[in-house]
Amino acid sequence: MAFQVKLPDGSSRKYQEPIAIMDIAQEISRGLAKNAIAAQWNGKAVDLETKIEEDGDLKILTFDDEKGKDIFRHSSSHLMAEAVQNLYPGVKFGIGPAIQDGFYYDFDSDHVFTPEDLIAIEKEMARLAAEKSTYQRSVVSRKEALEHFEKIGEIYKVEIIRDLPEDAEISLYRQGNFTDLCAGPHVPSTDRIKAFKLMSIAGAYWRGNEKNKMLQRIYGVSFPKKAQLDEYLLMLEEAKKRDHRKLGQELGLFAMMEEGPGFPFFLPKGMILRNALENYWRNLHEAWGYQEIKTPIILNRSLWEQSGHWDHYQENMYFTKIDDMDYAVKPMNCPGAILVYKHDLHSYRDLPIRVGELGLVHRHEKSGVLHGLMRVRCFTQDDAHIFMLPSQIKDEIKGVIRLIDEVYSLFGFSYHLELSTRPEKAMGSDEIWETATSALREALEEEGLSFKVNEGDGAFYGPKIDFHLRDCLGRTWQCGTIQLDFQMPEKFDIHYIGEDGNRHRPVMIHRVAFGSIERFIGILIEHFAGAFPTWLAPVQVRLMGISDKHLPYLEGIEQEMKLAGIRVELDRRNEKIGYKIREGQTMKIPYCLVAGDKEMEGNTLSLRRFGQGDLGAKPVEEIIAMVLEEIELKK
RNA sequence: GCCGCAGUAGCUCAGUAGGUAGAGCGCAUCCUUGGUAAGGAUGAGGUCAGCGGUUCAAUCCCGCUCUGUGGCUCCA
Repeated sequence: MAFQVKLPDGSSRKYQEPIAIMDIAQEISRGLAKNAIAAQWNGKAVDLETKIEEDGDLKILTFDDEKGKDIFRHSSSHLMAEAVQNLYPGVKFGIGPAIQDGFYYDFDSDHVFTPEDLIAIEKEMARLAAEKSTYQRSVVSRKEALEHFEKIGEIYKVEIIRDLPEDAEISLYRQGNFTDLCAGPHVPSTDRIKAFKLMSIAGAYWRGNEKNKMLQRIYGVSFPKKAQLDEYLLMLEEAKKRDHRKLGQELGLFAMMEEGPGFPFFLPKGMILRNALENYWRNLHEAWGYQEIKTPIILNRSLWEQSGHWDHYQENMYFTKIDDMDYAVKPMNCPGAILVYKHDLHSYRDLPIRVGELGLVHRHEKSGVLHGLMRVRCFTQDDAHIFMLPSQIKDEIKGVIRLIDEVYSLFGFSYHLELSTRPEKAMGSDEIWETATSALREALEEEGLSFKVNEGDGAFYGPKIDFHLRDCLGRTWQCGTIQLDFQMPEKFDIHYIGEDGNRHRPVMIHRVAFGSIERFIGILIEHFAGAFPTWLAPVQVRLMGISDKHLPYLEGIEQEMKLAGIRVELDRRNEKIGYKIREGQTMKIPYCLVAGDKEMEGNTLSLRRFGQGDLGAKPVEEIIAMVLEEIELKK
């Protein structure tokens, strides 16, 4: 009967009688028992009240563990559901999982929830938490479960049960008067959930399908301690200050106008930033063996029919007529690039051919998805198409992965990778897909990169690797992408002359590094919170005098800096130095340089570097050299 | 596209139990020439998103449209 429980620290405990996990936690330390949320028993998440009666590995989960956080949040969603059930009888329940940072629950209710309701629900949650109800698990048969939920009209739960696999164990969890279909586990009792806040209400389709009914989703966050909630809310507030839409307005970078929803306007300062990025892009791609082209925005119908876009992408395209003929505004650059390839005859000796284009594309995105610069209806892809021999695939993919990594590393971005495989509706044979997918997979593995696989999420013409970056609120946006394409070369019947003198089909890669200049700028703004590195800063240096009499001195320096290629502004306003400094700081200008009598005398400038404060007087030439060094870095 | 919320001066926002509006910043003019995050005075600025309806009267109430916003779905 004796059995042994191994703990993560390598120690183990021996027991003669079955024992509840909670009691083991209690034995280890009272603190641990107090913080325990649930446990992992032989790798499986279980409740603390689970009794152990055989050898195995045990880990007590707390809020410090990712899994522990999930369980805590999931229990919170049950608590919220109970509160909603009490306050709004007749509400039907969808699902209520834990998510990144919090939880939600979907409700089907005739009552439309308002922000005031959220406060009432929070109050009810607090009351229920104080009741210290335990979360009790029970295992029932499929029949019992169906009968129970059918009886109380929980149609969504019934649907879920019907879709569970035949052999699935069906468990219910009950706390207070609320019983939910749930695999668990949960925290031991409701009073564990000490701090929570309901954040927002949103519509969400049942089971994520837009053909289904839209339910009302309430989002919340929860923590074991009030201080953690406060810290989270503060962090959120800070994050919102980095929002690129807010900073874009404050720093005068770009604007959205009612006259063109989803079509961003770049203001002079934003254009400087954009051009700096594009210059960097051009130099980088030249170094990596790319040639640059520019193809038209409007091309005729037959091209789009040939590419398949006319049939497969029409709802996202804009159209126009010229001389009574149909034309489309390009949603992608590839057909243009292929026409460029076809324009000349190519030898196998010329491959790979890498053709880049900063291509402006227009796509009709649904109105509800537009989001600042992150999701727009016209954007510039830093596109490139690589035409190559089948034998060059893996090396080319590796090259692109390295190039994109070089770009993201320059800005200090961390990213995650996703490999998307064959979708249901795909063109081409399974064999081609297999070859293409494994080429991508092997390239990733040989580069030593970890990635997530998205089964069935590839483009209709080929599998892809996506690079995802985070915004200030942790939402991820796809930026870079590498897509293999065996279809377009077929459709456009492109070829190269092989060693044997015959025509052969090249393989094609579509790839972007920034993704879109617009989205990338959005990410950049949030990443740097508007305080760009000097080489990107719209204004690199602002000169300011203590009084008007120092203006002539500064004009000379302004001229000198301009000639040196520095983006410099002279603040000529009749204001005190504190006022000018303040504005220089709020505009996050890297170098604010002040001149007064002292500086004029010594041919110096007093330097204030953004983020470092007043650094004192330095010779003008020294400062110019400093600035130039930062600029040259990426020119 | 769908569900919720919002739209007042260039910007950030207040406001009216329905009687055509106010602050701060910014801008202009004047005073001030001041050493590192806001010196002072005066002034200009609004079809209260648009269109309809109710009303003696609508920025306010109702409807529709547009735009933004948080999500869902969809995608760089």
